[in-house]
Amino acid sequence: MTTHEHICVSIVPLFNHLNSPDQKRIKDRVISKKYDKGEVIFSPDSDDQLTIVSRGSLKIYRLSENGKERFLRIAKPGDYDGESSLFGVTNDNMFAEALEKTEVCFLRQSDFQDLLKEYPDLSLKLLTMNAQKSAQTEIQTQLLWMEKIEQRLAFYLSNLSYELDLEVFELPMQMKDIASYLGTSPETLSRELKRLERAQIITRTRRHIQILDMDRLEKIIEN
Amino acid sequence: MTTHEHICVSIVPLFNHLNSPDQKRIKDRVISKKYDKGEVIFSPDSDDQLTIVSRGSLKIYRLSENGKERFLRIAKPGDYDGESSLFGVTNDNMFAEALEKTEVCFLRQSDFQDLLKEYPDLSLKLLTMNAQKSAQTEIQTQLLWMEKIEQRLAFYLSNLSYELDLEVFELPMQMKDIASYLGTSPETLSRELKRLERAQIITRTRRHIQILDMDRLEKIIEN
DNA sequence: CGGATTATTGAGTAGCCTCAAGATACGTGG
DNA sequence: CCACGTATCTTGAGGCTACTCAATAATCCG
Repeated sequence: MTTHEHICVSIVPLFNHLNSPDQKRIKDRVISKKYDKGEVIFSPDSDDQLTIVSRGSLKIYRLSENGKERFLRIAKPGDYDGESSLFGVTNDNMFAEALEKTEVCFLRQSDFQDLLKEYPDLSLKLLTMNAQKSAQTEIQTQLLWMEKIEQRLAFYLSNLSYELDLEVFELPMQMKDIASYLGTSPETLSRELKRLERAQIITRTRRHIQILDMDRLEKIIEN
Repeated sequence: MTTHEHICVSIVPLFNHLNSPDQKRIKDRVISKKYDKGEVIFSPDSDDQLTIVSRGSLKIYRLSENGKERFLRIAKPGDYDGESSLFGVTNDNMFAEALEKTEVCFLRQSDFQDLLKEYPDLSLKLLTMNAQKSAQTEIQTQLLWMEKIEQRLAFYLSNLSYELDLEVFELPMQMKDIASYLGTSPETLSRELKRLERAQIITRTRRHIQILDMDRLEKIIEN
């Protein structure tokens, strides 16, 4: 079954700007694998390789010193990870787990290095994508700098609304994962959401959120 | 005075691997400036440009929502910043300030873009340096995930010691900056240091630190 | 040497975590 | 498709960490 490898290379922003013969050369070096929900795609023990999501989604997280799961982000089709190990940075303690049936492509470190030399444009593309990725990381770091959980939640909701360009939306993950992402406990998250509801800043039914008063929500961010 | 521009390009890891004629071409596009202690080198209002430190040092920081200064890192000769704006990521709220008499080189965004196309090796070098830089960011993010300040401090000291390969060293910045870097207040930092001293894990005289018991220090990190 | 910044120490308080128990939702198999 | 078991979410109570404010001590720097 080489068809999956084809899909992978042609789908992914990192490669899809190349012409067909060039894509073909890359396909030859790529390995495609399928995972079921809950399976671990990579861990610190895994070999260093570039991991690209072609279908489904991954949860990327770390385990903190005391063993707690620290949610980092969700990787969707086209997203990748593991490129930093190419450049001498060890993947200290990153984990990836399938959130659903997911298809992933792997590219060996050395193969990837060869490709970068062969296709200089690839470097530029990678630089661009890295910049975007670190902008994402940036947002999470900004979250952590906020000492009050109320602020973090307001920032998170405001960001979601901005990205989706909607004032009504569904939370993209479970409360416990959002809590982990915000660096807090599910209990506190639950309470803070209640507080925003009581203050008539949002309404919520399960994961369904409506922002009633964006102005006040953004005032909370500024403390 | 074009001599400074020469120094800048030949000193900096990003360019110093190029041969002389190539370096010459870059020199022509580079602008060098000197700053005194306390002067602001760039702010969110500045034009997007690559900023390279050739002499002295910069303090890179953000202002948080509530107006507090959030220390990010010190940039030493050879370090650079502002490359992400090249790739569509806006430099939302980064500031740089000279910590001493400092010399800095600027390279316009468009010029840099041209250079990257002319010298593909530059992209690879930049990818490598970016990876190192994000490893640094990584360490700070790891810090912020630790909820106890005691843990953060232990991690910070342990890291310093590891990087310097010494158990006796000088803290590289003022207490207030360390506090900001660790995401805490100077008061708490002072108290936590005292605590480590009383527990005979470290000794301290001013900025001079000696680690007495690395084992216990690292146990603190794990909570 | 003297003014200004930075560091320490103390006291009081607010926010958030933990633990525990109950309620709700999810998903799996009969 | 419904029922049951399990995981997730909510709500409450209590305790502790680290923040703020304030005052003194120590340092830096011209």
